[in-house]
Amino acid sequence: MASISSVRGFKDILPGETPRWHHVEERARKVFSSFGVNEIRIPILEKTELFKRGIGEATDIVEKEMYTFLDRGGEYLTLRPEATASVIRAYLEHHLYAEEPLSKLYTIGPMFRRERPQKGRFRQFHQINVEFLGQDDPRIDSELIFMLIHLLHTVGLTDLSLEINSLGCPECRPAFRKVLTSFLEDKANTLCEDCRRRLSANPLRIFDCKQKGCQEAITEAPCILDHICDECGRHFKEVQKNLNLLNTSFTINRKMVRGLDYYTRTAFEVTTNALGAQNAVTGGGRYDGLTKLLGGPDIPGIGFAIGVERLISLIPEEEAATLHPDVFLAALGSEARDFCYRLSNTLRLAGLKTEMDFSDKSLKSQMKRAHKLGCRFTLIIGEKEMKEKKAQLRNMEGGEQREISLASFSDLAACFKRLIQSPS
RNA sequence: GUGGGUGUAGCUCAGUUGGUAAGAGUGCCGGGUUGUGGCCCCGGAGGUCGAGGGUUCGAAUCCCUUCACUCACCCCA
Repeated sequence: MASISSVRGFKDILPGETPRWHHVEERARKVFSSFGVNEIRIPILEKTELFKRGIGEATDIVEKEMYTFLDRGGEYLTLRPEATASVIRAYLEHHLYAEEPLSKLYTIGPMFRRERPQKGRFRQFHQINVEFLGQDDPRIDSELIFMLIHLLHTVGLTDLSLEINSLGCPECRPAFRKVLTSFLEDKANTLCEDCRRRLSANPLRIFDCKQKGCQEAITEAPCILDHICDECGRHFKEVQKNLNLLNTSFTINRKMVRGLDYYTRTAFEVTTNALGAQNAVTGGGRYDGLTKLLGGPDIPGIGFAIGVERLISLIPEEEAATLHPDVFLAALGSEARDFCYRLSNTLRLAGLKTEMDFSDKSLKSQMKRAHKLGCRFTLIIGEKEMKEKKAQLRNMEGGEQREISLASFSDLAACFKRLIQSPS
């Protein structure tokens, strides 16, 4: 029988990697609690309609990357390709906007997009999502970005660059779009095939294209920053002022546009050069029209998504500590093994990380095992020790060994706790 | 969806113009110490050379097909 492998683009997170995941998630939760951001847990499956409306019918995600299927009830369901639409859905469905003027929410979990996998891109990947809903004060934007940068520093990242831009609003973007389209139409023959298609579908996206001809066409193209309305311009200036106030350095990337339809005004991205072609660790922006689009009242919002796999691949090795057992019990003879079997599980109840070997192996091989596991102490109990109610306690770091009395289990647990806490 | 690269031991890889080369290192198990880890030495287990077909007296090696992995494009976290 051929063995079954995992689904393409779906990765196992192995025991050697989970400490890094814990590290990231724990730090994130701690930072969020300082900033008053509360966790919300949302389903992985939603009605397909939610993403079609929320993300945009014409986006690549909706057009060709969603895992969608027909449920037995005759309804189309989709494995979520992103979290924001779901969070907004929950926010509206449970009327959270009626409870507080500002809801600060985070969620951590898997997303699904059926893309071709490559470095830093998977079909199931994980995101840390944060959404601030209820207000459009530019101080909200800057605080969210400030928190994001703080979080990235906290998990150990350096050498990041923050880029921001403003994408305008429904008042000013359509006008800019016309200006841009008419400018690019003259250069259509220098654009790549994809961008010629974008010309009518979503001309802003041409800014993202890496093709030479398109890049050249874009360098002289009008910038959205020069065409946003006064209100958007003031908002963007305030965001910058506040970032400076919070000592958060940034660069303005006049060509940054984001791929999802719902973004308005502030857009931002954090990139690194250590990730290959998929260099965005995190990205986000304001989406003031989204709640209305999803059938709710008109409530402004802003959020970001961190790619956890990409983030973890950037964490320095030493940040992810591995867990070594405190003590290994090496038993010789069946009587000693029974004794150690009871003792090991008693010590564990007392909170000591304890290991032993059940097979009838030589002391030498048990010692090797203890060493391999990185145990700090080994307690050696053989037939002789059982008779004399004593045991050999060996410190695996220095190798010194002494005899201790096999008193009650609780005494032993207390003894080990003292030893473990003492500096080596 | 499109292109490039790679598939040999658990892992990292070597295999000379097709001709006793199925190999190394590492890891695993055991021994050198009848009850003591690390360093060293010795031994052992482990592979239908991704799969299928073809050429040939003979294929890990050449050809075709297929699958997987990987990188890049598209797009995004």
